[in-house]
Amino acid sequence: MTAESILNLGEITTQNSYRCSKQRNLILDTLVESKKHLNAQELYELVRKKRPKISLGTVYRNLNLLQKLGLVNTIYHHGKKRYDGRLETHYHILCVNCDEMTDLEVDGLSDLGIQVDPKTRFRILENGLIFFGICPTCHIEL
Amino acid sequence: MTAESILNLGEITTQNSYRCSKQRNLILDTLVESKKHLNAQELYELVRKKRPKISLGTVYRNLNLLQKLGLVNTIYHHGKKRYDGRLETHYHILCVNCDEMTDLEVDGLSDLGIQVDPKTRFRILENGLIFFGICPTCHIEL
DNA sequence: GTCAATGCAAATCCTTTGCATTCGG
DNA sequence: CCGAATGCAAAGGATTTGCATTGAC
Repeated sequence: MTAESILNLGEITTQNSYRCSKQRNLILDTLVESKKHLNAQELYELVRKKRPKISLGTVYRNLNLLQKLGLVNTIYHHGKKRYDGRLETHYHILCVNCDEMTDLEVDGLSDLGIQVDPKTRFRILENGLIFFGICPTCHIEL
Repeated sequence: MTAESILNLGEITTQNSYRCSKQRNLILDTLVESKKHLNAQELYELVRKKRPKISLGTVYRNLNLLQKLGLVNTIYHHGKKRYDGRLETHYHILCVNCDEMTDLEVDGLSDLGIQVDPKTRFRILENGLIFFGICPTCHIEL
């Protein structure tokens, strides 16, 4: 998995005349492997364990570039950016109790655009859908 | 409509032992009448036309309170807060060309929670759905 | 060698907050 | 009158940016 993403990043950066720096590589790898929705600060703290001299600015700059290259997705959590290294279409749920954001696997929502399209004169490109609810863990605790 | 919202605000603030100040009133009224999704700065500039001494801090403080009282909704636009004085359930579309956010009237989406619920162990409370597309005006221009 | 990327710190943008004063009920 | 709300300015948090130096190709 690590090797894959390194390969992937190398190709894509070269194609776009960017470079595949150690930092950029590490940032992407760490995000993907975390399987979480980290903000820049959290990712910075993880990455720093392997490369203590890295700066927060570098993390921000790289996340912006990786987003532009389509290698990570940005999601907002209370108006703050978080990053998602998972690229397949999926949705998120925010637990209103513990505030954790989790991936949600749902079929049959990919035609949302189709549902909407005929009713408006908008050309729908994609949708951002976030659910608010109570996660299984908090169910039990409440 | 103005009278309505004043009445409404008066009742609700009293019930919650808040007060119905001239500023609070004006802020709510101006937002509702604009029928737009304004950010605090934009609303501040509108409100200042009628009450030049009002401060931006007051606009922020009141928007937060009005949100808590359920009289306005907060929506995020590129991670920044915008406020919506329309309270009925509706969705928004963000035009990726002109960046305008517009209300979207769609039936048959209110059962989104029901679609999702059986597939997960989450208890869905509500959803935040935003569409990204191209608005009729930009269609023509492109 | 060239130009992109880094580390660092300062700057920016949006939003919140502290405080003395004013106003609503 | 009492406590909530205001205006003002300063502070706060997240993100971006300028610049000299380093590193990738």
